[in-house]
Amino acid sequence: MEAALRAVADESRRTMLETLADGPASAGELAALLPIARPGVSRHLRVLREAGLVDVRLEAQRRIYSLRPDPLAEIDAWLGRYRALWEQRLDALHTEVSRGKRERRSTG
Amino acid sequence: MEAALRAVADESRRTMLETLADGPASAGELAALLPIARPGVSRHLRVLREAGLVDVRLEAQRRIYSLRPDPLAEIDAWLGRYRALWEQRLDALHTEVSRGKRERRSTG
DNA sequence: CAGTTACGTAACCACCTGGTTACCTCCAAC
DNA sequence: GTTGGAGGTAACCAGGTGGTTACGTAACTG
Repeated sequence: MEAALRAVADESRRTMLETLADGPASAGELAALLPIARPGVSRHLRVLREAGLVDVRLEAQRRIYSLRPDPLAEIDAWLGRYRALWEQRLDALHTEVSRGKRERRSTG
Repeated sequence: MEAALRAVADESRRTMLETLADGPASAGELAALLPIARPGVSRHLRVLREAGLVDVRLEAQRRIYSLRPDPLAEIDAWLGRYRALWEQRLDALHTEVSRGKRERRSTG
């Protein structure tokens, strides 16, 4: 999870993940989103790969990247230890509207 | 949120936060948890302060730190964009389990 | 007032990061 | 087999990070 946290701490990489959340994309498509040169993009993608946040598959000479949310789920689980701390504060504002419309399987 | 993500990407700082989740603690108490010297701890605390993750109050010559979960809630909100991606996977897993997993397949 | 405790800051150093340009391989098209 | 497009790697560099030792400062203690 350490690697995933470091990975998503970078805004360029978060931009990539956000795009990949809408579906797979090639390295070139991801590069087009960013104001940096291709080798920089390549290295960002490597960081995401090594953090387990993306999967690659080859399609002719293109690399198609897709999101792998598992490490994000780990971060979410880590946040779980603190969730009560801000939820009790939110509860003061609006009782139940915020987050848990789907029931929590960890609690139920 | 960027600052908070960078802050929690460090294991020492996560250890501090974990301790503070149980209640306020002095800088010295937090330093005792870590294998590094006090000035290093001081700087970690500064990072946490600047990320808005902790509050300080003075008590005689002690600095009492307490957790401020708001930036963690921001991270949680950011994760919300991706939550469905792993929850649907968990849903599938649950379905398969409740169906009685007649087939064994890789869980990773 | 001098001494101790608690904790921060300053200066320094090694390593990591994130950008660049130059170069390489791989695949498709001709 | 040569060309061109896609994309990764190598080498390099500036700036950030995280540790250290040395020092400064505020508050309690004698």
